[in-house]
Amino acid sequence: MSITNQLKTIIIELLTELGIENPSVSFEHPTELVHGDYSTNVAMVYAKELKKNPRVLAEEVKKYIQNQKPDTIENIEIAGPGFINFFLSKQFFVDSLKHIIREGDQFGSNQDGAGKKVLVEYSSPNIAKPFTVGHLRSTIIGDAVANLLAFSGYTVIRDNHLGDWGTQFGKLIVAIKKWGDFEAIKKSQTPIKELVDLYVKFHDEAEKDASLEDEGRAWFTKLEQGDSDARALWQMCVALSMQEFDRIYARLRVSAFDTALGESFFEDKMAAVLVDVKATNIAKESEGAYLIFFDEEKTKLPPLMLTKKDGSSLYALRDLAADRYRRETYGTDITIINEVGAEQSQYFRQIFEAEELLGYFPKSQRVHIGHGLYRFAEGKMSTRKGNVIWLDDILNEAEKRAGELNEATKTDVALAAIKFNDLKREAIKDIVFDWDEILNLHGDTGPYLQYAHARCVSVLEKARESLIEPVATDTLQQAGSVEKLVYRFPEIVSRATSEYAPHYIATYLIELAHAFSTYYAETKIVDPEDHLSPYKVGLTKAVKIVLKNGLSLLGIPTPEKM
RNA sequence: GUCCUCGUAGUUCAAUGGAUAGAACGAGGGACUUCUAAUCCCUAAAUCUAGGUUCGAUUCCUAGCGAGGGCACCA
Repeated sequence: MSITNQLKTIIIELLTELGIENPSVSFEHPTELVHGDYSTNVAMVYAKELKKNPRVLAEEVKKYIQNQKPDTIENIEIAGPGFINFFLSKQFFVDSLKHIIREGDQFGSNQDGAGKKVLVEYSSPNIAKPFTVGHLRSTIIGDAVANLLAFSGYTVIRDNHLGDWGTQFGKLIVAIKKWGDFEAIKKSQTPIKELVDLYVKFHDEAEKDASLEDEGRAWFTKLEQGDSDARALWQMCVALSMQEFDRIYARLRVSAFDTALGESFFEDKMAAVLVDVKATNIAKESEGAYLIFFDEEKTKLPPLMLTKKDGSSLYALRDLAADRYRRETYGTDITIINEVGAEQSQYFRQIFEAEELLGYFPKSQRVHIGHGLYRFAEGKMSTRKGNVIWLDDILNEAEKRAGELNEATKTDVALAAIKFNDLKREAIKDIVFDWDEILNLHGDTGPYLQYAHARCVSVLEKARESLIEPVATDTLQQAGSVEKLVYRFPEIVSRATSEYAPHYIATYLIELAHAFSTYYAETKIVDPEDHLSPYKVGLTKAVKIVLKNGLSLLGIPTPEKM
């Protein structure tokens, strides 16, 4: 039985004795370590009902617990308005270090997701468009979320939902035909940039000549109807883009996708959705287009358009087809997570509502992780306007800055800087693009964590040379902040996973690394006579394991030397 | 207009309804004959406004203000 459950049982026993029916008792880690390892607010919660001063009640609870002598509790303090603070025993911390070392790279993992399937759709770049900082967010966050789920025992399907279909291709085809050179693009060193230039030109020209938009839509309709000219151009774009994506994913060192089906894959699967929709009677025609109408009172959702007045498909119809396909392929019990920009949150509520109405998935099996956008201080980035930042440029710049410090690990450091800058904050928030912020190597950053990890490795190397087994012993005088933080890693993992929020891992790792750096600066792990303290080596080993496991979950490499 | 999200030190971010709101960057001061200074220590510095719920509100509710986003043929 866990310590908190043990304490809970004891406290409930007392409160029941005092006349409280079904008391609820909860524990938390106090914000500050000096307030103890666990704390409960029961005395404040029930003081009024029992007509007692909360501090007096707290004292009663304290005495009651002390009479039972729970062995992992070393001390109990009453503090503030009536908090009961628990301090864990030295033995607990020593045992937890041993446990961490024993578990190694499995420490923090759990089986909460055993037997459960989850599909995570993320990255999802668009064919013939730049892979920019925008896609970077989905890729990094999605990868981290998938890592977390896998670490918690879920069967995870990593799904890259490529944007290879839609009116944008009609527009691109128009641009290639009007201003482009098919053969020249194919031979170009940077074919994607050429295509993007054409796409930008299209929108410039369309401002002057609105008929271009209609022309673009018409070409998409032809593409969808199988026009051979349109198909050939489209296939060229897909092939060129796929090469580009493979190169970028390798550079980002994200886990491989299990499946990468383009939207076009669902082309022949949309009719079935329309049949389902018609059977449920939730959609109707309006001005030639076909839309699902939701209960406005209840859902506050606007209608969702499935097909245009010319009969061609829209994003929503293709998404429904994709989820229908996933249901058939992976089973009705799968949970589907879409890591897509927050600007689509209303759209996803529409999709979830529709899928529930259609009987595809209950809302409980559909999750949208929305992320804010990278934006400039002056405004939004836009592919159409051409004011974007290419991912390659960021990686190049990051490697340049990291290389000034250490040539050997510069790609590792560059990735850490970029990924951590993204993962340390709540996904939903926008990020104002700032070179100095993103590529910072000091402070609360990925490189700082890597450095802390490398220092641990260095100490352990020394320990190995001296033939001292890095095992914790019971020479601990008093538990410090490092001990009080390392054992909590599994709780953090659990929370980050259930809330799909990798930033909990990020902020925790910073806290731990900072505690360790302070410890490192203040303590001689090797004493002046060059004797290694087995306990300190064991502690270092535990910290190293947690940093490594945590950074791996975030998709950040952990070089051993820096 | 309507719906959604976000408002925390100068800046960028934290804070399962708890205690003295925690970091980092920047500013000022200090620590390198180092188990790796990509580090550590000290100082100054913040919850948009007004109500409400609560023993207790940055957190929940209502209204307002501010920023961003969605709302019929983009994805």
